[in-house]
Amino acid sequence: MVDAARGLVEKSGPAALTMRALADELGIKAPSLYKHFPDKAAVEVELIALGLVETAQALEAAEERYARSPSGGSTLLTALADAYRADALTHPHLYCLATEGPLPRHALPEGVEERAAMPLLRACDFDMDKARAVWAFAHGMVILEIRGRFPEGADLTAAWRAGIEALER
Amino acid sequence: MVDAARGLVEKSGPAALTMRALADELGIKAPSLYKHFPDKAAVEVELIALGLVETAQALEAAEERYARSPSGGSTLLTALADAYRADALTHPHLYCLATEGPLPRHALPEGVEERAAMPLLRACDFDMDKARAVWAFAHGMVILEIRGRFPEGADLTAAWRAGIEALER
DNA sequence: GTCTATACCCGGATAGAC
DNA sequence: GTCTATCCGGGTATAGAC
Repeated sequence: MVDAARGLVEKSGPAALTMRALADELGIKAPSLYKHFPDKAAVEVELIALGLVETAQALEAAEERYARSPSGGSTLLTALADAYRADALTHPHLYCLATEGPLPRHALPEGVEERAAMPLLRACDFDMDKARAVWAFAHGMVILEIRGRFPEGADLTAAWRAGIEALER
Repeated sequence: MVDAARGLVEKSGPAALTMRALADELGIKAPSLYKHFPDKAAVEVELIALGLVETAQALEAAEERYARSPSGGSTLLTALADAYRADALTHPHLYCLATEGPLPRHALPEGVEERAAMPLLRACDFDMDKARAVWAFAHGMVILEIRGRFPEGADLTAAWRAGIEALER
């Protein structure tokens, strides 16, 4: 059920997530959905949570990979940045749904937000200012890329490198 | 006319900009608007252009102020960052309208996009990677702040400082 | 849990008179 | 350039039968 909603969002963007469309996807009628969710917001909350968890998993995996083999020349922060970018770009619409708009913090499963933040905090030795700066940079890069804001043919990989290298110190 | 639209957006967000609401604001009926604009998208384009120009002006002003008195201890990039943040936060909804969603580049007045980018490019000596990294950082900080994504009571000024100082080198 | 039927609201946009 | 009258589509959500 949430899977279908996720599919809709990923395929056609957050705006395509309507109760009718979701019902169609499931082969049922829209009113039936209200036996499973109180309202549409509840569906969105599920998706936002899902997006956060996936981000967390992507970062945790990168962390672990790096711990096993602190790969040549690269740094942990770079590994996290690469993972963040790759994850976001594999489902840009879900990323937008989960990161744009204010967080429904009270409705989210306990600890998801923190879990998604932990890998970066660890990589920054809990220097909060640094962590927030890196986070803002990464989110900015991703969102500007997704929205097609950078000029045609800009070398974004180089920009990522420049940013992370600078912020690393 | 565009002023009224801007007022609507700033007061209640981009979603509040409807042809009916805009007409109300002007004391006319909705259909009359179509004598002035072909459709709603045209109104939005005007607002996006307006937002970009204002950003450009804010940055240019900061640039000039700095040129006149290269203020004690601070740097040009810091001055631009401060101006960017202040400008965005004085009309957050307009900022979102202008920076979220893909740019209607073809419909925009010639050169606006470039003009908004120039101060930063100059400050970065046209090191494009650096400029893009700074841009992403600044946009990320602003949008995360507007959306209430940072934890309650986070010291964002410190995060700005940390980011800009690092990216400056 | 599913259906049909429907209420309700709101949006963009057009036709045609004045 | 403004109006009235409308069309049309789309959304969320509820009532009540099966």
